[in-house]
Amino acid sequence: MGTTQLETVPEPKYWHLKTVLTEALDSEFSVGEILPNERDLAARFGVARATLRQALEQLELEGRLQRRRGVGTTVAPPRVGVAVGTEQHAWPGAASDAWQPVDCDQAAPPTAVAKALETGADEPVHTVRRSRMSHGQPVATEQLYIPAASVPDLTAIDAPSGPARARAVLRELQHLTLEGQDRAVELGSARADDAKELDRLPGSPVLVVTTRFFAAGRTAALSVATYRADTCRLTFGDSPDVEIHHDPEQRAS
Amino acid sequence: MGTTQLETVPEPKYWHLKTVLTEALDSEFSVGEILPNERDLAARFGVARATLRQALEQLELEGRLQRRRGVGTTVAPPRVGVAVGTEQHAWPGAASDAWQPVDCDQAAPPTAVAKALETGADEPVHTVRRSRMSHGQPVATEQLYIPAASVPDLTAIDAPSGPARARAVLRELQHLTLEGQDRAVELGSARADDAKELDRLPGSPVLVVTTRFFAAGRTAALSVATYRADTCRLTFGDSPDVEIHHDPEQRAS
DNA sequence: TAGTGGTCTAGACCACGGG
DNA sequence: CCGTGGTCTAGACCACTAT
Repeated sequence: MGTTQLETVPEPKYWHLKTVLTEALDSEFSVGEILPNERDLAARFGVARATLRQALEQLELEGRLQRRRGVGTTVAPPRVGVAVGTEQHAWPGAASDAWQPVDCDQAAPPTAVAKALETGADEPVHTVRRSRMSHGQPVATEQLYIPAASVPDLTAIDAPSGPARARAVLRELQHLTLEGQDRAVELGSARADDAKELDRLPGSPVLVVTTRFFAAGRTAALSVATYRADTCRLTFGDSPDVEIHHDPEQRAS
Repeated sequence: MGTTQLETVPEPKYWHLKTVLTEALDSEFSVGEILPNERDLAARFGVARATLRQALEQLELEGRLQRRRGVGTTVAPPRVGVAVGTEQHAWPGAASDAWQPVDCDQAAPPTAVAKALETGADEPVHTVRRSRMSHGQPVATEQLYIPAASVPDLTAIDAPSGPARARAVLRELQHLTLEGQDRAVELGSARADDAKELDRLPGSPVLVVTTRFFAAGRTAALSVATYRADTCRLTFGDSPDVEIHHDPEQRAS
């Protein structure tokens, strides 16, 4: 009764491979250890390299492996918890919010961003780029869109672009009263520039966190942050130290 | 200067294909429309089917396409915003929290769950399975782990399993005073059972939301929710109606 | 039964990283 | 330079869905 599925269906090879490899990773390998190369592994399991790669891709997606061209495949450490929701109700750039200003310029935003900011499609906004590190590794990049109206007192005290400019814009932002904020998380694939900064290939899976900041009845700033999906676990509470998950098919009945 | 990259690197075919297809989707197709089959598309673009598939996979990951075996590839509607963080500080099962109880039994949880609940590894806990719908489609499944200590007054009023039992357990939970909660989001791949319920293939990318509920100084319940990554955008604020994102490489400089 | 996407193979060549 | 993972090909067969 219930879901008594005898599964006459033959399990795909890559799926079974993934299970086997997962168990091997749990028992016979330690973090940082490098695996045999793909050609050897494929031969050892008696499958084509493409099939072996399908299994490795999934394991990398799940954060169990790390593959680097020209180097090899290594066992990844557990995902690092990255706090996203702690500094509730604080402007980006407040105190030290784990982000590091990288650059800033003034340009017309993508149409979707312009819509969210309720600015004209061609009206230039301040675009701050920031990056976030964890354990010495880059884990996220961010584009912060700030309409000129949100930083009215910004003067030409600094260069029109560069990190100094970024800091100046963020400093001005603090003068506004933050009335609320709004977050969304979705899966995306890394653009070429983000990928380069995250030390990944273009198209790598990323978690995209979109945050809207409200002030004076408007959307005063919009942040689009791109986190490496393979290495990050986004935490929204107070304790970024949990580690649930990672159990292959642990459910029978 | 800065990042003046002339890119002597030849762009991978599948990446270029993805760009072309994205533009085609934006301009020439409407939601729900079915694309030519993979063999025809591959021929039309002069690439092998495997290469074409690599592009389609990415587009599906980004929620632009929906592929179904035996049917075809269709243009997906924009991702649906799914509220995850609104009902702050409420027990699962309170009022109507968008989740529908499916089943419940009492079994020893996976070790990682047992650790988070601070129960013995072999101590059975109530395991409630719930599912969540949106626009008539299943978007998430959940496993709720509730230690027996959290529902001390639970009697044998109902069957030891089944939806009725699930509701009884959730009802008992409300009697506790919720002291706080804790959330994390990470990328995962669908287990076979979850995949079946979400109408996806095993291994499909999913967003795993882990929530800990605190009461009486302990972790009184633990929820592991699995959302379809292709169709869902998880929202944590009050307005699930934003739509940022979706712009191919809209950054030159 | 016909047509779709999903899996798999056995090759080939390329881009990158490190000696 | 060599060895690694990344890309690509041209096939084959299978599982599923609709008719």
